Amino acid sequence: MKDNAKDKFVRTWGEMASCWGINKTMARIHAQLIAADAALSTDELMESLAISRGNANMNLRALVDWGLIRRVSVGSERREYFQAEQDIWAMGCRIARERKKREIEPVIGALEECLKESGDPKFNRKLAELLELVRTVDNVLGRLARQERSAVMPKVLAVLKTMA
Amino acid sequence: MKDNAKDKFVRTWGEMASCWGINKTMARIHAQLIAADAALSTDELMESLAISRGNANMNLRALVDWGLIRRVSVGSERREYFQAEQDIWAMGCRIARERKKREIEPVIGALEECLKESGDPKFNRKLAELLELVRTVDNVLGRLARQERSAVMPKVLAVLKTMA
DNA sequence: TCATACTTTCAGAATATTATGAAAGATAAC
DNA sequence: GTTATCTTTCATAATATTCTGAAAGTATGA
Repeated sequence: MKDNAKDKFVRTWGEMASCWGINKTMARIHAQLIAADAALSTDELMESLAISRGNANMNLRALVDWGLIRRVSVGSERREYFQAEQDIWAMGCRIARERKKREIEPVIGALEECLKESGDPKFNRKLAELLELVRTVDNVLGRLARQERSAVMPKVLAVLKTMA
Repeated sequence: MKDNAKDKFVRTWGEMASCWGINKTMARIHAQLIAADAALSTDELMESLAISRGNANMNLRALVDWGLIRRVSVGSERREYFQAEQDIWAMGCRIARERKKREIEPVIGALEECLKESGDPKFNRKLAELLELVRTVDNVLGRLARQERSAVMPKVLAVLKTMA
């Protein structure tokens, strides 16, 4: 019997990919690496996920870029291996940080420009409210991203209490 | 001079679409309706965004489905008009609620199944941590989605204080 | 009932995204 | 240097997503 639970996990993570803002194969590689006990090589990933070398390379690079996995050397081998960030909360922080940087910050800049250029007071009010909303999200993500590993959970729990 | 600020806003919102989990045209229609003072008809949107009737219809339906806009009648006219939710924070809550329902909840279910089926203790620990993370996000979104309009901001601000 | 005014559908077209794999580029050991 | 091993690139292919527009559907009222 193959390890169905891990396979199902890889599939699930792949389907949830769009939610994290990454593509499906990238998420499947990530999942495979999270589930693995040891670091895996490109060839191992190519085989287990049935993807081409180019595809594997591209997505591994993107994952490294996001800070979700890292390259590791194994012994004296020439080959590169990859390992997922093992601390799940740190992973969450990474995702928060990247999405803030890639998606939220540019929008704030653009909305600020709109606000500067618009002369219509009604529209300005709407823009200002939108900006407030987006800035708040930005702020929350920014603070999350800066947290130390163990500090996150208690704070989030405290927050939840205040929200009945 | 055309209203450049509004046009820029429509473009910006369209580009940020993937971040909200909706498609570009859907976001542009949404932006147009946010920026508009009055409700707009399908034909007005088709013209100003240069899109086909089918496309407009499809995306308007999706926006209604998300609860981001609603159909309104204007006077005794036969034609339907559309209007964006005017309260920006309510809009944010809607988005939170829909994404929770569409994306987070199914993942929680799937991860729970993985956990049930897996016999590997190491993997189980990782799954449990992931579940905790995803459930926390779910929890936060759920509470946000249930808030009354004016109640959201103070609470979020209070939260931010606790996070230094 | 028919004509009118509008909405919805959906097969096919257009576009955008992702994947392939062979070739070129590295790097290390000899 | 040369060979062997591994990585990266990129033109092309495959796939997935989104859009179009004409035809079919629906409601209204004369």
